[in-house]
Amino acid sequence: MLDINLIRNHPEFVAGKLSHKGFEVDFTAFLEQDRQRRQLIKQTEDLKAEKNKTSALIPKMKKEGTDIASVLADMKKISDAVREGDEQLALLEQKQNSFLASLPNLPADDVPAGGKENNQVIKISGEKPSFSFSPRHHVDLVEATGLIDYARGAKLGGSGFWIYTGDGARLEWALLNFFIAEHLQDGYQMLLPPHILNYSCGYTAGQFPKFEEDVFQLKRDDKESFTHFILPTAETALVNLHRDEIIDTDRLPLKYFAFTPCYRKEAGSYRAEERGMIRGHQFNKIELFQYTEPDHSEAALEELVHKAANLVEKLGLHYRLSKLAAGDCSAFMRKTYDIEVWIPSMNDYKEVSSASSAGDYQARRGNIRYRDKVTGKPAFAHTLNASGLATSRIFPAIVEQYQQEDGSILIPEVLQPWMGGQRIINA
RNA sequence: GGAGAAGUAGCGAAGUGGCCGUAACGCGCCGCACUCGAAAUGCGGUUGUCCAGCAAUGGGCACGUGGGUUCGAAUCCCACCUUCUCCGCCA
Repeated sequence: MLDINLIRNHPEFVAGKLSHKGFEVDFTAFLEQDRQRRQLIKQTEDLKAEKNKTSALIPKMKKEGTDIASVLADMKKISDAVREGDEQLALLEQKQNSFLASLPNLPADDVPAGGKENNQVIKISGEKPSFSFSPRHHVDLVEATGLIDYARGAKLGGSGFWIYTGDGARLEWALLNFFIAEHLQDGYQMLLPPHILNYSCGYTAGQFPKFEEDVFQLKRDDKESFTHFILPTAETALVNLHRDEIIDTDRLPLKYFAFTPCYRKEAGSYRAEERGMIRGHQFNKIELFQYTEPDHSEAALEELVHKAANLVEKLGLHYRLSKLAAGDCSAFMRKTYDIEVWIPSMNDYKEVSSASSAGDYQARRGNIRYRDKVTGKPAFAHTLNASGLATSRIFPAIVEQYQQEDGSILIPEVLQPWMGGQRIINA
């Protein structure tokens, strides 16, 4: 949610920033309606003030034995007028809110305008592995070594699901353990949230109402619309932790991380070159999250990016770090860095972590505040998130980048302690 | 799944149709006084949001949420949410 005052005072500025995301909007009609709405508020509130004044007099008049029949009749009229005004206002407000809720976040000043093609590569870490043999696709490798059972995964859940088996399950678990240990060491608090969330959670995160179709919806009994959904990322849970709260400023920044599977419908987005586990309906992810004061969010984003990149680096994987152009950021983010790991078989980099600052956009939607130390007044906090990390692309990257000529796979050193010292997955 | 109880400020809690929502009382917190200092005590302060206004200020709204009854609702009625207790079932 954007600050309505910013739109009132600088509509061209806001429209300009939004156009950097490829979102064209004209605020003229909106602002006119806003003026009308406020005028109506004034009118209705004046009526209410009159009503309150008279209402206070009635018991006194009663006591004095004054005939109040005419007063009561007047009150009835005022009440009706108030009700009519309130009804109109509710309608206007609903219209206004759904318009405001549909606006994306403004990109930060240092975010380049335009789409994907304007993403800026900031850093490339390591080098593309070169093989003295012809490297195999991770799907071939994991099936040959029995790490993943795609066929039975599809039997159980359908296409887009797989089963980690044997060393594959252990490798997956080792990754998660490695991430968790790192985040604990950095002072982040670990959470295991519910995987089923109510509608408000999706709204606060910015996913609803626009992306309702992307999640698995749960209908309750005979209800027509869905009230709950299965979370598409732990971010959706984490951003709602402090919804409708005023956070004790001394506790900021709040640093959390959570492990959850992520459940996504991703309807129609499956592509042939993404066979395997690049894009599934369920994947595991550790999500990092911070609540900060506005002054500290820039530094917090850098910290999150650094943490995520550090994990990939410690795994010894070749990756690149990019700052996304405005149009490639999520609608509700003001700035996003992507960490993409090299997948040899795809001859491409695939996202393993997206580190973003939402600024106060999510905080406005979820009414997440802290008390400003200078003014003593509540103010909107900033929220930031980063994957740390999603395993579904790290896993294939490890398998492909660490594959040996005989089809065996070396286990990255940092994971070995989490696999009982095992160093290699044999062909 | 069944039965019952409850939701009021940071916390506890009073209020059962108008004299009660900057909401009694208690705790906490902040300031001041007393003190060498502290404790104790005393005095004062301590919700959020919206509208108008440069401001001072004035006004509206909020007693879990949403409706309803009424001139008037924390209070009466309906639905929903959450929590607790008991019973049943259960990993």
